[in-house]
Amino acid sequence: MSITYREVKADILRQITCGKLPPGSAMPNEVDLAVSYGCARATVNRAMRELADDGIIERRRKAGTRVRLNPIRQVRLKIPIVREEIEELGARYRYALVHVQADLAPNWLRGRMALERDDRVLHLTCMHYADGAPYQHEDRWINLGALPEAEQHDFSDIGPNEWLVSTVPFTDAQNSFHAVQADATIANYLDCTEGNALFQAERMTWLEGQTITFVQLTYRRGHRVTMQY
Amino acid sequence: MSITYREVKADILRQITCGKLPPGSAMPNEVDLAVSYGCARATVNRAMRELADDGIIERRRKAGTRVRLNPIRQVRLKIPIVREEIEELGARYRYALVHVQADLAPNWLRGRMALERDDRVLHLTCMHYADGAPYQHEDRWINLGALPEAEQHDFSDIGPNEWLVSTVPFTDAQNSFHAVQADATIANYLDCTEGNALFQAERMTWLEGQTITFVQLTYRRGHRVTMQY
DNA sequence: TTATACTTTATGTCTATACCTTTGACATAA
DNA sequence: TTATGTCAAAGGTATAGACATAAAGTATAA
Repeated sequence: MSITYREVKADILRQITCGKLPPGSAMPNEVDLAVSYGCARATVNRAMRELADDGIIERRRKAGTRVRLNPIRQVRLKIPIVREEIEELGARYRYALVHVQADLAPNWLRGRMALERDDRVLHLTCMHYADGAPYQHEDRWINLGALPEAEQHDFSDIGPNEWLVSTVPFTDAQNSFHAVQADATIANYLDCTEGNALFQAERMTWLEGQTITFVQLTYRRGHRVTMQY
Repeated sequence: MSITYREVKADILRQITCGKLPPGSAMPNEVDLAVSYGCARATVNRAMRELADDGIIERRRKAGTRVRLNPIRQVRLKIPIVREEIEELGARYRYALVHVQADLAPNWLRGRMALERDDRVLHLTCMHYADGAPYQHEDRWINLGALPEAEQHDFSDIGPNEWLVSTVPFTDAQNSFHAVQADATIANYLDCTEGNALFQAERMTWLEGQTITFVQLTYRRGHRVTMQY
């Protein structure tokens, strides 16, 4: 068996980490590398493409390939479904629908979701528990103009998140993470003290330009989002 | 010109989003797809490989390819260097070294960094400003056993983060995000009120099994980390 | 001097073919 | 019934060769 693209990739990476290919240095072109590794250019190409994808090297046609000065450090962050997140912790998941109401979108939301004055939204408030203890508070708005069937749907057994991912096949999304201070309401739901620092995720999703949903997910005290690479 | 792997990918994605290929459904095999698109199998393979990589479909040898029931939603999160982060905001960057001290690792850190009883660490405290206003507080420990040259280095002009990325390649890193309440010291540095909720990132990096550095980055009030997909 | 066109070169991608590897399914033996 | 063995299907990857495309560099024209 001949050399694999994984071996080529690993070898190049080793040369970079051990300093043989310092940051900023130009690398041989694909043809030369293929000759020196004794493999086809496509094999080298795949190895190099993945390295470029990982932010380790930088490739430009005609100019060639060089090791990035400041390698782009990037991680893949999996956006989980709460139930799966809790079950992966080995805890029992429980869901509770706190409140549902369909109404005209409030002003602040109209702006964020780019809605018209008379657009209606479904406002849902839910709680997610891990082994009986509050885990996440979900405050969600669904654009009824884009997803009218949401109004008829019964969210008392499965959460809107799970319903949405299985109903609306694929969307664009924007996520953001930040810290908030617990107000009296949230403190009550999440069983913490008013003023506690809580981790909050906000997510807005679109389907072909149309805003589908906006959600604020507030986590229990001490929650961490962890990533490896 | 014949069909590209991008077109194949886009077409398959379109069929998934429009419901023609519902979640859980099996897809034709690569050979058949190649015939129907009138292209080589390698072209279909690349399109499918990327879709699998994006978490849209699931592939298994012999069993074939199917559309994932719950598509894995994932984002790429770029871990920026503070200076670049601030300059991309269009603000002027300023760095200040607050404190440096080399000493034995405190107990709590020994545990986290997996150090021995007599290992020494370099403790650095720095501030990063955007247009003169506090932006990020950096509290960093560098393992002097792994990186003795850090002790001699002068961090008064460039921050340890930038020095590290250009000096030590690393092989593994762990990142985590969470919310903290500002204590009196941090509140002072970040010009906020004690008790305010602040966004904090923690990062630990290793080089071939050896812990290099552990850092806590505390951001100014209201900081958000945003991701698209 | 400056703008434009051309040449060259490295990467990007496709084709067609081949062999490897994994694994579901079925058959067979204990 | 249960463990084990075998086969075949599907994806995984390698190869050689070809052409496409972007862009740095050079030559040429205004």
